Amino acid sequence: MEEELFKDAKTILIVDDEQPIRDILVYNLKKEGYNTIEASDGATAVDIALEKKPDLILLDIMLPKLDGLSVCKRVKNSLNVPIIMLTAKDSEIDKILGLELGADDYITKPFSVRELVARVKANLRKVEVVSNNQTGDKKEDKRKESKIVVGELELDLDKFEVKVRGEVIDLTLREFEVLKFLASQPEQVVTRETLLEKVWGYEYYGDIRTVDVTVRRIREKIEKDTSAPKILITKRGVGYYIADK
Amino acid sequence: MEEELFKDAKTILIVDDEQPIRDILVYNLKKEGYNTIEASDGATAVDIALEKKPDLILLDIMLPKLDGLSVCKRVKNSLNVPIIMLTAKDSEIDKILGLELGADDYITKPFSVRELVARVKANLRKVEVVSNNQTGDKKEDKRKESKIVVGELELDLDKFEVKVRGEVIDLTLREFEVLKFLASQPEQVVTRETLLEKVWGYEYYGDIRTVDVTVRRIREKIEKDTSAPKILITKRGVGYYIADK
DNA sequence: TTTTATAGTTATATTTATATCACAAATCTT
DNA sequence: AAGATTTGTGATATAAATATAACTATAAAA
Repeated sequence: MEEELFKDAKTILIVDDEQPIRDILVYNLKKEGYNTIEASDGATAVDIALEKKPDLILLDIMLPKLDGLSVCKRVKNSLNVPIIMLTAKDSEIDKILGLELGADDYITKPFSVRELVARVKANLRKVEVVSNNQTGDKKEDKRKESKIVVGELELDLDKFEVKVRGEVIDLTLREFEVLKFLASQPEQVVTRETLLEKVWGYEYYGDIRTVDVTVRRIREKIEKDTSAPKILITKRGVGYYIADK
Repeated sequence: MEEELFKDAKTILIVDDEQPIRDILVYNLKKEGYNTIEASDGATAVDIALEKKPDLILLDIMLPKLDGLSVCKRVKNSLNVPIIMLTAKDSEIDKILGLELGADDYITKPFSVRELVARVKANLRKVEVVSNNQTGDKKEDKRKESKIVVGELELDLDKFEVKVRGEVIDLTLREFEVLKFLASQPEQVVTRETLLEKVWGYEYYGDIRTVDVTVRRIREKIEKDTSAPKILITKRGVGYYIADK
């Protein structure tokens, strides 16, 4: 890989388990004049990062061996390198922001190459600026709403806990995420496709009926009468929504 | 989500010399609501692409007359259309990326149909994102008009809900779409043919009187006196329209 | 390891929407 | 007014969408 490292070019470490994605990133970043190194799993990524000390890291969250969040934490622990997280699901964004990982930026898939390159440049620039003026960059307020209350529903996003009519209900993670997505925009009808993309992730190629089944399981837990749902409602021909009252 | 508002379907050009493969692709993409055109050799593919300007191209590498790589290059030269390369061998991947073809994505055979469809969607979406950002990278500019108000009618496009004189009316999806189409251009008389094309879809071969029946069912729900409609009016010999009042 | 929980898939049942048709009513033409 | 044309209406068969149940694979826990 050492064959054509440009002299002054910045080096970017690309971490993703999917070869096509890596290829596209490599191709486009090279075209922009950057050097690239690749890793396809989390453990390797940490090793390479510590050894090669890249100028920036593009880091997918879903990784074999060691997930992106852990990689981020470990690397940030010993290196001061900008990290841009790549994520396919909305629910992962919360993790990036919620846990204090120190990730500098994130970008959701599918991303346009143009946008990604722009972010890379911006983050590299930030480093230069910071190293020039040591004024501790003001931390952005990443406090997010930690509770959602809609009608008889009450979601505690920190505790991953749901209450219906005051009573604690035990949902699985997947069920919780679906309910959360719907409850965060009550009365808004959401298609199965949107749910698949936002909750399961755009890289998920599963059956769309999976959504129905998950909805049914949620209903069994939160509705009094499953055959006449009052909270999680079907909009026939479109999708599902949470009733406001 | 926006997947099939008024069915202005995207067109996909499928280029492969093997008929069975084309058939499978056509069948599945049609099922997803896309239009398809086919080409079985490279030279034809270029011609068709330039003439029909498809929204996306699925392009096999191994082709008679003109190979996929050359097709890609030529098309990209004059059109800004996403191209997904289909390849049977890993070794071909290098070619796709190595040459400056500008292919957007590739997928190796044998591929799952689900995955391919998902890739198609993702790549089409990417285009939309980019063309939205073309302006000035406005954040949530996609806030579309979510309400239509005409006279006593009130359509909430997010909730798929209709109110008449303040009261919520329960419409089926088909009824809602007809009403929405009419209400989005009040006082404008719309022919049955136009409604069939825009709401039912241009590929619909059904009876034109179907429109009448749907209109009638809408009237039953929104008009005080069905025999003297005040909202959804018939223009005899032409079609229907929504009175502005 | 065995056991248990979770999630995805598939097949079938059930519910709901809607296209079509036949005829009635209204409107237009001459 | 008679006939022709267009639109309205009710019934019904069919198609489509959704719910449900059962099964399977996989991951997590014990």
